[in-house]
This record gives sequence, C-alpha cells and structure tokens, in this order.
Amino acid sequence: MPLPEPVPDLVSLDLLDSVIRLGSIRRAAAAHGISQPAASMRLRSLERVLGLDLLDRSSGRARPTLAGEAVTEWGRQVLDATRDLMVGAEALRHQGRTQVRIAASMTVAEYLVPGWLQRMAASTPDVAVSLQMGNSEQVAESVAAGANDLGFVEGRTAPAGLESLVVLEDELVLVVAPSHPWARRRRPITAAELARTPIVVRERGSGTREVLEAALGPLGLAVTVGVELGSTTAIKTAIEAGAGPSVLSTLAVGTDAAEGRLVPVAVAGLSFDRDIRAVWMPDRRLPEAAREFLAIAEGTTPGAPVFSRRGPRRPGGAPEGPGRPPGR
Amino acid sequence: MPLPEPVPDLVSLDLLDSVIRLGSIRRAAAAHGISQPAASMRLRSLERVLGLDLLDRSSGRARPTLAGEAVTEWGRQVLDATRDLMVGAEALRHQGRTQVRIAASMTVAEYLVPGWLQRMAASTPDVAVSLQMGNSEQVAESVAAGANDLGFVEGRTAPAGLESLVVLEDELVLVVAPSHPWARRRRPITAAELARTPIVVRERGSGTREVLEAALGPLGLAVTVGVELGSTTAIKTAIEAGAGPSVLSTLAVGTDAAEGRLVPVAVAGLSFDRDIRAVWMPDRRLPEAAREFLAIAEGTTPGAPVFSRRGPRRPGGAPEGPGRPPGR
DNA sequence: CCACAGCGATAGGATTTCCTTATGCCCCTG
DNA sequence: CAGGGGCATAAGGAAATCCTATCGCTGTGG
Repeated sequence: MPLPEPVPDLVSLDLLDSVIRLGSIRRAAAAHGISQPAASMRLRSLERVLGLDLLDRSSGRARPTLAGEAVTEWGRQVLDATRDLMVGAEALRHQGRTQVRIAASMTVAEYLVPGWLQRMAASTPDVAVSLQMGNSEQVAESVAAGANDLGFVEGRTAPAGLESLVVLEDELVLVVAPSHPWARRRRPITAAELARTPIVVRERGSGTREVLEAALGPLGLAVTVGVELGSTTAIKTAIEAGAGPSVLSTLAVGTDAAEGRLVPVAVAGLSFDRDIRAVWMPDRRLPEAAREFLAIAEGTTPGAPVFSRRGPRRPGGAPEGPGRPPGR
Repeated sequence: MPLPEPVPDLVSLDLLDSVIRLGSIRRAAAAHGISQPAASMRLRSLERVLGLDLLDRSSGRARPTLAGEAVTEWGRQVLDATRDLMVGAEALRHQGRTQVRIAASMTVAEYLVPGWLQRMAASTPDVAVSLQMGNSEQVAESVAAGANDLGFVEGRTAPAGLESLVVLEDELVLVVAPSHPWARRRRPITAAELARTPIVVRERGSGTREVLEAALGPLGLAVTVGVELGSTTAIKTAIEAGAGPSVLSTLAVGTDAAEGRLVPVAVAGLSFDRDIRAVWMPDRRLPEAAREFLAIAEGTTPGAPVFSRRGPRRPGGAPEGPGRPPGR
C-alpha cells in the first residue's frame, strides 16, 4: 500500500525544522544554502500539501502556529529516521579501507546499528565506520579472518574461538495480523498449538528459526513451516496480509506493534530469549575506535516492551534498567 | 544543522518498499500509478544517491541485495514516521464536523496521538477524527463546553467536573547535552543542586513546569528559570546547543536519548511522575467511535526506558506490562 | 513622530527534473 | 527453440524549482 499522495518533501520538513530552530525563514534559507524566496516557496508549498497553516508570518519574524509545532516535531521523527538511513547507507558504502570495520547480522544491522553510528558520529566525527551484513556464521567468520574488527551476532551461545560480550538481550515474539483469531485470545497459545500451526519463517539460516527449534525441541515438538521468505520486511508484509503467524525479534516488531499492524501473542512455557553479542579476535587488541564503538553498543537502551498493558496503571514504576537509578 | 545533501526521496523509498513487497518493479510501478520506466529510473536514482546497489536485476525479477534489505527496512521507519505526520496533519485539518473530535495537550498530540490515529484508521477506516491542541486547561474547557468529545491532558490530578481515566503514566526527566558536565556524573543530582541551576523551561503554562515546582516545593526549594522557550523542539535545540539542563517528558526525549543527542540525568529524591488522562463529559454517553478511540489509547504501550543499562544484562527479564503475560 | 533596518512576499526568466510512450535486450519457461 | 514477462534505454515534452531583483510590512531607535 503506497503512501497516499501528495507526500510532504523531506527537504521541506528539514527546512521547517531549521525555521523553528533559527527563528526566521531567512536564516533557515542561509543554513540550507538556498535563497530566501526559494525557502519561502518551499514552506508555502508544504503548507499547501498538508492543508495547514504552519507559520505565523504576521509579526515580522516567522513563528510557528500550534499546528506548526506539532508538524515540526512529527517531521523531526521523520528526519531522525532519515538520518538513520543515511548513516547506515554511508557505512555500507565504506566497504573497504576505513578505520572501524563492523560486521553485523541483519537484525542488528537493521535495527541497532544506525543508532550506534549516530552516537559514534556525535562522539568521534572523524572516524569512518564500515558495515558489512550477513548471518551470524558469516559475521563470525569475517571477524575470525580479520576482515572486520568487530562483529555483532545473535544467538543463545557465544561463537567459539572469539572474545565476546553480551550487549543486549533480545527476545523473539509470536506475532499475527490484527485480523487473526489469535489476536483476540486472552489465554496464551500452548507450545503444542504453536507446533502444529504453519509458521512464516526466513529461509536463510537466520537465528530466528534456530531459536524457535531450540525452544520446541526439548518438548518433543517441531516447527511446522508454512512459507519461507527472504527478508524481515517480506515476512511482516506476509503476516499483515494474513499469511499466518510468525516469530520475529522484538526489535523488528517494535513500531509495527505500537501502531497496531502486528499483534504479539503470548506463548505458554516457551522461552524465546537470545543474546546479542559483540565478538572480536581474542589475541589482537582492539583498535581504539573499535573500543569506542563497542562502548556505545554496550550502552544501548533496551527497546520498548511489546505486550500492551490492559489496565490503566503500570505495576512497578517506569521500566528502567538497573544502572543509573532515578533514585526517587 | 540541515540534513546533508543529497537526500533520498520519500516517494522513492516508498517505491522501493513496494518493490520488495510485490517482488517486481513493474507491479510496484502499477501500484503507484506510474509507468514502469519512471519507477525504474527512480530506483536507479535512489541507488545513485545512496551509492549502493539495492536490487539485483540479473535474474529476471528484481530481488533485493543485502544492502537493499537493510535500506528497505530503514526506509520503512522513515515511511512510518511520515504516515504519523500525515494522519496527524489530516486530523488537524478536520477541525470541524467529523465523527470523533479529540483535544489533546501538546505533548500527547505530538508523541501519542499519531500512533492512536493509525490504529484507529486500521480498525475503523471510515471514521474521521479531528484533533485540536492546547494546554491542559484549554483541553478540559473545550471538552466541558462540548466542543470536543474526548480530551487528553497531563498532570498530577484529574480535572474537576469531568469523567477521566488514566491511560498512561508519564515521567519527566532531567536532560542535558552530552557535552554537559552532568552527563558524565555517576551520582544523582541532588534536589538542591537542581534548584540552584538555571533550567530551560517552556513559557506557556505547560504541565512540565507545574510538575517541577510541585516536586521541589515540599522540600522548600524553587525552580531557577534560565531561558523560556515556546516549543519542545526549541527546548531540545537549546539543550543540544549547550543552553543548560531542562526537564522534559520521557515521551519527548525517547529518540533523542536513544541516539545520544540528549542525556538523561538522575535526580535524587524527586518524583516527576504525572498521569496522562482521557477526559470526557460525565453525563453524556460517549459516542461509539469515541469509545473505540479511548480503547485504543488505553492500550498504549509504555515508551522505552530512558536510562541506559550499565551492565551487559538486564535484571528481571523483558520489561513487559502486566496484561498478557508471555507466560514463560 | 519619523526614519531605518530586518524580514517576508511577489515577479519574471532560465535551468533542471521528471514523466510518458516507444522500443530493444535478456532471462526463464514450456 | 520459440514465447512471454520484465527491465533498461531513448527522445520529447510538461512541470517544478531556483535565482535575482524589487516591493510592502513590522518593529525599533532617535
């Protein structure tokens, strides 16, 4: 389902953000390297596309209206995601001689690496980071072969022969489309029910299927494979289209669950936990820049919880990690 | 700081997403209502802008490369944020005769309403929702006057004369720029330290300042106002520019903290909690569509925690809500 | 009370971008 | 080996965008 036309322009949203930051259209135009009339026209065009008055120009300087404030903040979200995309693309482009060479599994590369790259760029802007992707085995191999300084893999156990550190705990969740019968169930699905239901899985030997089988195996159950698809995006699309349940990383379902496109379903008696580990060569001392990147990755905030609250109150306060207690 | 040129195009990212979903450039072009050569050129242009090969066209149908999968997923994040913006803009546009009239405070409107609107659109596509913004008093007034069916306000107490329901608990956090000395502190800031430090605050009577004063008041302390600014975006910009600490909703600092632009700082002995409440007229029965919207808002997943973990492990499993236990 | 300075809107003209139709080449399949 | 689906290329035209120059308005300082 394509985005409904007309679509606001990224450059215009960026320009609007600059106007709010700098307080005038003229300054924003200068910051973007375009003339003031061009900026003025872009903003007017944005207002026309959205059908809203965003700026109050009546008092000399341009001040945001209420709608303008809201659109600016929403636009900031769009621009942040765009920055993620661009730093990710840049890291992918630098597949070669750079100062830090990172390898990551698809899930880590798609959902965690862009944020790390942004923090890295903020703390040490002069260090170029390259990113290579592959499944956990390929990542481990490339690190062992010295092709990359640092690798990030997911799984239940640490790869042999490499130094490793758990940077985050991930969890797989069973998800279905909102229209699926399981979306309205209150009782958790049983392991037996799950085992006899065809599941949408990734074809490549991604950790997902491995964890699923490792969880069902001890109970004497096996996975019933429905469709095999090649990418997380394709799987999500298939689920939304009603292809059946699937098991995905909480990292991958975060926004989709928050906006109701996918519904997580509880499974009784199964643990889908896995660790996300940084791995590197044991003997060789890590380059300084790689240590910096590792420190950033280690400081990652866990993602938002997937299961919605039912009642109006949270039980035990905010879901904070153990470090840096707010000390109330 | 403007986005570095060249910027990928939203329409092209949308098109790429469709190509991955539908498996061919031709189908994607048809879905977007453009010709196949136009789609082909847009995709090639996107590859040129990003400097990456996204699609493997050698085998008849266009299949994504590894980089293509990653860019598609990153693009999905951008498109999701864009959809948030567009449903928000549409709701703002429909300030008039629609089927559900919502009023919300700025914080709720900026960070929560778009998600609710998306879920609303998914469950009941035919219902148009209008959105009006203002501070908590204005929201309560407009609901009491019957101008809106449902309001969302933030604060420590429920507005008088209206039915209300807590849909989420919010918390304010002290945030500073990464370059600020407090960003590297391990010990929490004391209330006295906070009170004697100039703080960046919003000028309007937004709940933020109120909560801050309510927290300091019982200790015999008062807020030292540094700069007063008109919008959350402006405050964030000021903090990043080194203007000093501020106190913001966790909803507002979520992505900024995750990407390291803002650093939350713990404060000892102060509680910055507040509730986000839905309010409506007590006597009148809520229209069916408004009840639906309320149900969606009530099911909101709490945001990601703001304080980073220090150690490599989380303490007590995933931060899930009480409802729908995963039952492991 | 008036003049100045800063800001934004408008006008006209040139350049660039983007799309459509028509056509050729390649891969896979029967 | 022939057919069909799919993508790339070419050429022409429509549309959007940007620039320079200029005017009108607001707020301020003398």
